[in-house]
Amino acid sequence: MRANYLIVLIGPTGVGKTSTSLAISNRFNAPIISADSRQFFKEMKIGTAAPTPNQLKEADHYLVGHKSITERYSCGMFEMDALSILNNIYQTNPMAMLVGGSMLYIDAVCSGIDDFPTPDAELRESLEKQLKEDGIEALRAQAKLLDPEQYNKIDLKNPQRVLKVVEVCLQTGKPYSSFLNQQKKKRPFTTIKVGLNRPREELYSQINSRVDQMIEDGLVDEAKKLYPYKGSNALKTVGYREIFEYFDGKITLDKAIELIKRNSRRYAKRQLTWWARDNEIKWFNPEEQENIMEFIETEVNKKQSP
RNA sequence: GGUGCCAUAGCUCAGUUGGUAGAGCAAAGGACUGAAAAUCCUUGUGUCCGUGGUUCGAUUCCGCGUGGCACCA
Repeated sequence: MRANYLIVLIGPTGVGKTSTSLAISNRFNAPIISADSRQFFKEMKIGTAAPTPNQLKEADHYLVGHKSITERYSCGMFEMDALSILNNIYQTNPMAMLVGGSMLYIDAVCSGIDDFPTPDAELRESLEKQLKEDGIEALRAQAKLLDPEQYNKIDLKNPQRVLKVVEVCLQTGKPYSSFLNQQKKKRPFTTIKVGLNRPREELYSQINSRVDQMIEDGLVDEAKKLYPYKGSNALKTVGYREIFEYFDGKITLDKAIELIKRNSRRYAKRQLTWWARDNEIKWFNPEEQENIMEFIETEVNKKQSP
């Protein structure tokens, strides 16, 4: 049986994944699947630094702008979409690439994620209301009752975590922990993980100037069109939230820009924290393109002839 | 040129009636199973401008120097 490969290209926001991905794609004839939880949405092009039409022409791309912000999308759905696309690609081509910055989504494709029911919108809403009115204490008490095992594991100060446990328990009648299986899923492909990073200072100044570029490219106009949907999950995102605050008169535009920069920097830091524990990743500076190519080639050869 | 004010964390500043110092922001570290560009936790990083003096002891008081700001010429 022929081996299939998935080149996984990751790195913090603004490090330069897109251009590196095009080079790798061309070199190894590997179609690109985006793993960017905000570039999925077709209305959010500028604020997510989505690949331009020209860049999209340079290689085959999947899962970029394939959803609307009015639709609900989750990392479980992404896992299924990505796997089915990969399955198609591997019919004719042993190489594919996963590129993005959404940590959980990438892990879902590489090692799988346990099956949870899709959340019920009404239940979510009522739990959110409860959280707002009665505070996190009330939800905590429910979580403790419904799933004591999970209650002991989660961060009790984090409302999203507590709410999720209660939600799953109420929706299914079974404890949240019963859905956890902790096992890595078997995948019909070998992953080659390439991480991109640069010195922190350099990364930050790149992030800052990319935000300025977004403003120049018309982020404010893009956000204006999306303002009516500002409650949607997709738009709870760096780059849009801050502009919405400006529209609401809460802050000045300059302040909004400053906050977008800061929040992007913090996001980059969170990404790096997540990946720090993944020792399958081989890290490179994006400038060392030839080294990256060599590394991928070696890995392919190594894994082909054990 | 003269007079006055200021000089403390990356930034804006507080403070020590003389016993080597603390806020906000920025930043750093961490967690993470369908909201994940989300959500949450932890942390003060310092030649207190330089130099001489007084003092057991000076970032603090005094002199001088340097830099900045303001006003007067």
